[in-house]
Order: sequence, then C-alpha cells, then structure tokens
Amino acid sequence: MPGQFIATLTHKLRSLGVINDDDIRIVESVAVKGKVIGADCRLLKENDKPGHCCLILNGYAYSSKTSASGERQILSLHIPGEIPDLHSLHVAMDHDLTTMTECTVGLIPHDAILALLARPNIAKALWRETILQASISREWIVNVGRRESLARLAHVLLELRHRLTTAGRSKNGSFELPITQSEWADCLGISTVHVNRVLQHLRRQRIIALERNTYRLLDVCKLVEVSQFNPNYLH
Amino acid sequence: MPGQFIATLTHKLRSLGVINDDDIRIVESVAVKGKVIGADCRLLKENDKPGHCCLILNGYAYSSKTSASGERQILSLHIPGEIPDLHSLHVAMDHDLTTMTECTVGLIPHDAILALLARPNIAKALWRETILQASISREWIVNVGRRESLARLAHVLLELRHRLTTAGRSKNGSFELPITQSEWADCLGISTVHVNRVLQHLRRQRIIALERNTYRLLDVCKLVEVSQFNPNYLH
DNA sequence: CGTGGATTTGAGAGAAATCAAATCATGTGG
DNA sequence: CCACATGATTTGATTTCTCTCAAATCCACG
Repeated sequence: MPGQFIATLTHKLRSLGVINDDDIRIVESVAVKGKVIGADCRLLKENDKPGHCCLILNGYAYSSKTSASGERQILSLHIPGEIPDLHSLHVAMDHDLTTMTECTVGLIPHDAILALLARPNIAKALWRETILQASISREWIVNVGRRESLARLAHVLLELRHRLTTAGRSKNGSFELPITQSEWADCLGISTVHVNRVLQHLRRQRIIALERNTYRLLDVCKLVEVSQFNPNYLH
Repeated sequence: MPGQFIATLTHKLRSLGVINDDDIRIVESVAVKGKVIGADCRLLKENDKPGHCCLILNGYAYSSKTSASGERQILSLHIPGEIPDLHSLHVAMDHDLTTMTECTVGLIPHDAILALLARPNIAKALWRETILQASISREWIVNVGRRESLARLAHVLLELRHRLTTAGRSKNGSFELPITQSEWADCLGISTVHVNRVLQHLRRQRIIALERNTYRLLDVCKLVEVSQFNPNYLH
C-alpha cells in the first residue's frame, strides 16, 4: 500500500514540472501513512494547524467555509491525486476540509515536505500546485459572481469532467459524483430547492443524465454554450 | 528610484518569512525596472506570457475576467507592495490585470526570480505569497456566493481597511479608493444600479462616509456585524 | 460650454429564495 | 419482512431581492 502513495505523489510531481531521478529518490524515502476515512468526515477544520498534508488516493473531498449563521460555501472539490491542504504547511487552515465519500488518504508529515523543499525542482512543483489551485478558485469566483444558476452547475460539471479525465477517472466523459443537492447548493451559492429545479431542467432537456451517482454529460456542446466554459484556467 | 523597489521587495519578503542577510544581498542585485503607468491601463491580459512580474510600488490594480458576453468579474484588488502576477512565472495568465489608478510598478524579470529561487528562504516566501493570495480568493468566493449585497460591499471595505493598514496606507481606518460604482459591481457580482443603492444606504445610516475617493468607515462594528468579517483568512 | 463618463432615480420584470408539505429512498430494529 | 425513522428529493405557492431599462442629473475636462 505505501507504494501506492509514493506512486501517486511522484506522478503528481511529474505532472507539475521537471523532476529528475535524484528528486524521485528522495520522494521515495518519505514515510507516508495511509488511512481510510469514512464519508462526510471532517479531516480538518478552520484554524487547525495540522502537522501533515493529505494526499487523496481515492475518493472525493471538499473545502468549505461555514458562517456563524450556518450558511456554508463550498470552495472547491478535490479529486484523487490532489493535496487539498498543501497550504497548511505555511498557514493555519482558513476553511474546513471534509470527505464527500469514503477516502483513502496518505498523510505526509510537514517535516518530510520541508525536507523535500531542499530540491528546487520539488519546491517549484509544489508551488505550482498551489498556483493551479488558486487559478481554479478564481474561476469559482466568476462562477458564483457572474453566471446564472444553470450555467454555474454546467460549469462545475465541465470542470470536473476535465479534471477527472486528466486524472484518468472518467471514461467517455461520464463520471461518478456522489454529491447531494444540498452540497450542490453550497458549491453554487444557490438554494437546495433551486438546485433541484436546475437539475431537472438539465435532465428534461437531455443535456445530462443522472443515474445513481453517475453524471453522464449527453450534450457537452450545450453545457459549454450555457456556461461559457473555457478550460484555459486549468492549465 | 530603483532603491525604492528593492526596499519594497525586501520588506515584502521579510513579511513573508525568515529572510537572512545573504538572501537580502542577492535580492539587492536584482535589476528592477521602474515604470509609471496611467489609470485604467491593462498591464496584462488573459493568455499573456509575460517575461517579468509586476511589483506595485504605488497605486491600485485589479485582476478580472471578462466573458464573451462582456460581463466582467473582478477577482481581487491589489495594493502597493503586492506582486499580483507572481503566478505568471509558472503559467500563462488566466485573467487580466488592470490599473485602477496611476501606478508605479517595478518590473522584475522572470529570470531574476528564478535565480532567487536557489535561496530556499526566498522560494518559501514567494510560495507563501501565492498561498496568501489564494486564501483571499477563497474568501471572495464566500463573499459573492453566500452574502447579500450589503454584506458583500461591507466585507470588501473591511478587507481593504485591514490590508491597507498592514501596508501602512490607512490612517485611522479611512483610506483612499478611487473605484467607480461599475467596478464595485464587478467586484461584488451585482449590478451598478444596485451598488449605488447599497452605497446610499451605508451613507444614510452613517455607517460609512465617502468624500472624493476616500472611504471613512464610521461604524466598523456595524460593518463587521452585517458582513460577518473575520480577518483570520488574511493571516 | 459642450461632451462623455459617473451617479442617481423610478418603474417594472425576473430570477431565485423561502416556507411548507409531500414523496421517495435507505437503513434499522423488532 | 414489516414498521418506522431519517435524510434526500420533489412540488407548489408566495415573497424578496436584484436586475433591466430608461431617463435625469451631476461632474470633470478639454
């Protein structure tokens, strides 16, 4: 099992930039501790200062903030291969991190990461990971700020399709996503009731199909059209 | 004048982490090219791959995305001391960067920054800068996603007050901000007309005062209350 | 002194929220 | 295997916030 984590981690690093064999050797010496966590489990909460980062090997998680009045906004969805709390290396958590499904995660001690930073290639790759996450966050601002509800949902679907395909987790563009309508609402900044209506619309128009938890994007062109999706920001 | 840029840059780096004298010496050898740019000038546009980063010495700028249909969303406001396009070192621009006022900026060649990365302290500090920017972006998602219009405006005012105070650009909590109502609209994801009404409300209730371009926050408690502002995310 | 951008005001339309209840799944314990 | 509890989804009715459109006013600047 530990080999799995190292393989995922090196794969991630390689996808982020130039990594040579010496770099890899050091990565392989990292002691990653595997862990399986149930669905709807809070991995980290605001203000936490964890001593490790989580590498998601399997499953979905999300970052969110909840206001005093109980309103929640989901900031991003995390898929396998990602390190959603990489920034915890530098600052305290400013949001929560929660599993959506059962997750297999690798806990990488901060010390180990700090040691890796001695290798400039790795330091650069990890910085780049933060930059890519930031770029996704910026697009979410546009999504909730300037798109109507239908377009918001369409946009997140296309983003996920794109990211999951890159991660090799989507076959022919359809993918599993065990998300409740209330979670959708908190992703999109709209109400649960309205999510329900938007989803119905998309299904009735045969733009998407939804059985169990798998989303099949039947009419990608239409989705792109309504959401003005442009994958540039995913670099 | 070049001394100004180096001073601002070293100050920024020191604020981001531990920087020693050797680090500083290398920073001082960087050739920063100063430039004064008029208001409403686009410094960078989407897809650009500039060969340098901009350090703002004076003035305000903003990052934004504009959709095909001409709707603009402002992603963040940039104040003196910041490097708004630091990520351009790693990826193409996924948004525009525009001056709000006349700006004095220092252009730092990418090559110079790449050379600086050999110093782990500096590499870490710059990574941290990206992390802090990302954390502000996340809070903007909450702002446009889950707060009503009055709260959105209040929240941005408090964030700016906080950041400007840290940067030594705000005396007794009031500050100059030459922003049009249409720019406000694009920050907050609401219409220009509505911005006008929200501003009027805040002024009539004596929560803020606004003369020329200076915002005086008369009732900070009230602003905090309506916007649920919590400066944690500014670290 | 005219011109164009920014702000202000009013009226009407529309998107989405809220509230409330019904229905549908799913899982548990008897 | 059924009764029941719990959470998710669906539906309908009403309200609220915000947008859009249009016009008036204000203001800075050449």
